[in-house]
Amino acid sequence: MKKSDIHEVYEILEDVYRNMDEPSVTKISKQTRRDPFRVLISCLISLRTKDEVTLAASNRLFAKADTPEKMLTIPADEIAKLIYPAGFYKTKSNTITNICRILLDEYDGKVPDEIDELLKLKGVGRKTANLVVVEGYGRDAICVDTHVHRIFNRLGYVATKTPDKTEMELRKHLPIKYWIRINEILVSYGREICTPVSPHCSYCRLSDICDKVSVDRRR
DNA sequence: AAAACGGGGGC
DNA sequence: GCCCCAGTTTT
Repeated sequence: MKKSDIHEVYEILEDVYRNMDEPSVTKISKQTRRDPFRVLISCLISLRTKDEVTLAASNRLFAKADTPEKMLTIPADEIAKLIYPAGFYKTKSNTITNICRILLDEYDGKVPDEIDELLKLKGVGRKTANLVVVEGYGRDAICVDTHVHRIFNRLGYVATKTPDKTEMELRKHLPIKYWIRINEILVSYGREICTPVSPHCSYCRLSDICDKVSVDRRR
């Protein structure tokens, strides 16, 4: 896939997304969108965890506390119990507590809206920082999670294994007006069509320009 | 028993 | 940039 094809690829994805009954991303993030704190915390929980499990764990936690102040009233080990099935509950609950402490002490209880500030928080990397900005604040950012990266990797748009490289390329070649939607579109596409294992290439509209079309295409 | 799940951090 | 790491659920 040539870099210049990015616009065409976007249009196809946009069209597919428009015709989905209920894009999975809306199910996942319905209450979370535009709430920077929820975006941040559920992202921390999502580490090495399936989306459905992350959603359930996040909701259990948010029912008890949906602000940094409230979160700090819950002992870390109780947070750990609430998010238990997500795995790494010990590490994650400590990370959550630590970050809430910093938010309260240094950021007036608010989640920063700048990538650079978010990255200063231990446990927050590029994916989380970008997601907070784009989902939490509705601002221009490109969030490259495994779904987004996997799709562009298969297309041949990027060769490296690192999502950071994908983000750089998208920032360079994808017009800014598309940045906000590219993540939600590709997350849905990645969950439903370009799945991690046995992707549904037979009805993927990108298969003609994809480097890694699997046998599913001929079924 | 082995694979799948997704991201941060250290080098 | 590449490699390592963590625990639970599903197959």
